[in-house]
Amino acid sequence: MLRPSRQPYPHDLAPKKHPAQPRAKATVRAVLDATARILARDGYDGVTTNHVAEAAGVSIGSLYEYFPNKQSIIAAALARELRQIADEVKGSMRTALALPDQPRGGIDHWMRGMMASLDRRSRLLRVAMREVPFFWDIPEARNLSETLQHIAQEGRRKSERVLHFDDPEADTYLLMTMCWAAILQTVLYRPAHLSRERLTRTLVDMVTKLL
Amino acid sequence: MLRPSRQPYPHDLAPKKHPAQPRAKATVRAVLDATARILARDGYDGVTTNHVAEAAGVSIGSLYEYFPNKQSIIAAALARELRQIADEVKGSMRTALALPDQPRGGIDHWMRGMMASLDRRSRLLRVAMREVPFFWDIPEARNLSETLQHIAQEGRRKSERVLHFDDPEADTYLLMTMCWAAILQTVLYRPAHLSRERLTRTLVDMVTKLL
DNA sequence: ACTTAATCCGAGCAAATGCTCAGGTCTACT
DNA sequence: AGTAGACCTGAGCATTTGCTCGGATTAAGT
Repeated sequence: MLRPSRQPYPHDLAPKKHPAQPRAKATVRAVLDATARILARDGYDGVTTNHVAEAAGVSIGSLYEYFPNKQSIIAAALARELRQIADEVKGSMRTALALPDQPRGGIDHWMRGMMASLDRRSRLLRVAMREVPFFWDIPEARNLSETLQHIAQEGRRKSERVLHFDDPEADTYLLMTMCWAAILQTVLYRPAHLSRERLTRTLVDMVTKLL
Repeated sequence: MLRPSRQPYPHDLAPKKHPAQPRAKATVRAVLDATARILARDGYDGVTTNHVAEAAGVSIGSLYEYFPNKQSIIAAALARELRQIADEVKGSMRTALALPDQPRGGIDHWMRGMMASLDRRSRLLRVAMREVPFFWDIPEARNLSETLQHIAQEGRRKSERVLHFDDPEADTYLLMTMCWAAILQTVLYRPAHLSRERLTRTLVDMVTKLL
């Protein structure tokens, strides 16, 4: 495989040029769609530029009109998906806070919202997090973690609940991390022993008990 | 890059031949050492067979005397490390159960043991879990998860504690998963906000409170 | 109509990399 | 000493793949 440099990962993940005309926008969209599809189906090494171009129905030359290299194509495809997840998670937090039966009902609603959002993209996310070497260099990936933290902190303040330990901020961070990790674990890696429903209920129980 | 088949990942991760003579054992050891070193330093794509052979001080031909392909070399190197981690974690569980001040003291000791074991290999593990596509096809990787579960279940029984929810088995699984995930998160991905010590204490607090 | 820029095309180059193979060297055993 | 087999060597093949580049085509502006 041709590597552009000796550096392990390129920091050149940004697109190259903005598509101006509608024709060009359609091209870029087709490329990102194809990339996401191939990535989910064939894994990281299954993504070759020629293959992507063919699947998108455009020529190789067109890819490199808008992206400086292969990594930036994959990064753009993932970034788009991650932005959607962040929006969906924010949305379910908003409705969760408006619910009666706080905090239990809110937590329940939010958990299910997050799981649904991840579940819809489980194959893609699994590959992204397990195989894409520069995944955490994608700004949207870092953002998602931060966003989750912000939402959690905000939720804690609004619901006027505190964990029963020392530092509410650190406790919330940790609890959020743990919940997120548990959800990822079950949604992405599908353990045989534990059903989705059972996980959700237990998780809600735990968090409620700790609040 | 030459891929042996269209299948996403090879199940051909097993070594090919056992080294019989001491000279050969040294060769294999040198190969595994070099592989782990390069993997940790340069990432998955930095591992090339020629490079590994050179770094190990043996010729390419010798690699393929004992391993059928590149993946099996990486798998063997990681398997060796994972076996050590499993042993260390088991060890710290044994001493943890012998401690006074249960369950708090035991949990504290065990947590610290796990973190130390992971910390010693953090770079390698980070690459392994983030980039190696067949990581979870390595039997030792699956085993480690199972081992953790077994140890946790055993610890729960021995300490005669139960979580306060429905099904002790599922609750323990979930709690173990969450703790493990939180530890991995902090050891491997080094969040700036939260110190190692603070995480450990809070984690022990939480688990103690839930028991 | 003319110009300029945006967009698209795709054959093919340059480089990397997994792995083979024909033959050499060392060890164990009779 | 002789032999079988374990072990090692490394030049080079076969293949893959990221990406360039010269030029065609289409759209926008005047």
